[in-house]
Amino acid sequence: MEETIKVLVADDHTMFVDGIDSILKDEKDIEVVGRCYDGPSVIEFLKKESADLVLLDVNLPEMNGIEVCKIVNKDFVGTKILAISMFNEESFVTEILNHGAEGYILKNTGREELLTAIRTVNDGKTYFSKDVTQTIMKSLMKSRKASNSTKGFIPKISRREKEVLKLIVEEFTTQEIAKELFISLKTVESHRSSLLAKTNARNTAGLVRITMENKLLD
Amino acid sequence: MEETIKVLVADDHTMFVDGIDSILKDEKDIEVVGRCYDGPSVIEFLKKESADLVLLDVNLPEMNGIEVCKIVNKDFVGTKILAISMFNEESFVTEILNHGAEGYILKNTGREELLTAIRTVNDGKTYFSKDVTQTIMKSLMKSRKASNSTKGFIPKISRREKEVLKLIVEEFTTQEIAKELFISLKTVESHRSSLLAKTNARNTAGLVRITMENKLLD
DNA sequence: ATTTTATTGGGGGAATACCCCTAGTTATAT
DNA sequence: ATATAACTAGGGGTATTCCCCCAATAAAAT
Repeated sequence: MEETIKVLVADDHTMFVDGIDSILKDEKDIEVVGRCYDGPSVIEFLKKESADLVLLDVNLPEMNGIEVCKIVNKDFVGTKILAISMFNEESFVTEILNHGAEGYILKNTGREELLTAIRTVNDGKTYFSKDVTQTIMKSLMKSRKASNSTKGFIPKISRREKEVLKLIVEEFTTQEIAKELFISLKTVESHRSSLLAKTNARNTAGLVRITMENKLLD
Repeated sequence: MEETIKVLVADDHTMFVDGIDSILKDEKDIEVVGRCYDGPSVIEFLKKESADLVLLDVNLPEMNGIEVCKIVNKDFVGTKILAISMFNEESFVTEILNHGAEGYILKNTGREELLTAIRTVNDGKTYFSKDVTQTIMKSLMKSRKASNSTKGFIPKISRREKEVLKLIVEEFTTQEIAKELFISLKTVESHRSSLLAKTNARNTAGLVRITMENKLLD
């Protein structure tokens, strides 16, 4: 390949974009064709001009990296995605890779590794930082464990149950909940049982803890 | 001031350091004298060479920015601190400012603002990004509200009460707690009342919620 | 030295939560 | 169309929590 790799940099941190810029400008085979500071801008840019590769921050304002990734993969087939993030977090890594990113590197990646990553992904291969590879391995191990062990998994909580649960957490008693929701005391008790069963809690204390830990009310 | 400002850059994200470097190298009055990728290195560097200003990432590995800030202020009086972070989080901002940082800027700060911040802090003044100023204001408002209103304030929970509380959150019943701690059922009930009173909760559900919200068990 | 707080424990009772069972009606999904 | 899940509700009983009252001893703070 004698042509230059056209790179679009998408990150809301100005300094960061400047840093990448200064690294890439010395490379003859790489050309930064644009800079975006939020998700929608990436899409707008690609509608007008083409790019071979998007250096995409996972955490973008307006529209996050995962959303951007989906759209780019659907509407701009020729454009590859190299995800880039501060965080070596399992959830980020797995999600964006499942949505079509070809590589994932961390922001503490050095100059040489960045260049390698860009060239590798542009060649149609995948590239992960060493740390990221480890994270991916870990998450694979976990998902096997989690599917085997019962703990951690919480069945879907219905709309009505969620209403009851919200009031429980707000210190309403069963009687008060019944009045608030215009239903029988027995019905509320019924919902409470279901909640205990679904969360695998022994009592209200556990129910509330699990609710908070798993953010069931969001 | 005709002398150059000697800047030490401390951030574990290589690209970031490169970015800052490339911005500062064009400035005649600013010279990057060192780069550090973790907390202890900053201290080591300052023991050997001097610096006028440390561009210090709040979230550093090994030893975080706040710790570094404390030490620099105590042992290297001539060296100013300009804190720099991804996050415009109240807790970070207030804490590092309370430990002697002269300025706080975000990583989405542009080239011009970075230069202004460095020169301002080097002149012995303080510098905050616009967004950071707002955050500081908000936190001041909050602290007034919190101290005025009764809600939110939780009296100190004793050692024994904390033990009981921990077991409550772990779904132990009063009987089980009594056995676990080798005390009477009545004593546990007594502790439970105190906990409800101190947290101002109506029942166990509220007690657990407040415990989690305020991280009373940490 | 004296007050306050923590820790311990009790009697008795009312309110609440939890458990077992069943069961009709209504959405929702396959 | 026909399961599947959700929402509703009851009877009856036990377990647990929460409330009032009280009080001794030990530790910590003023």
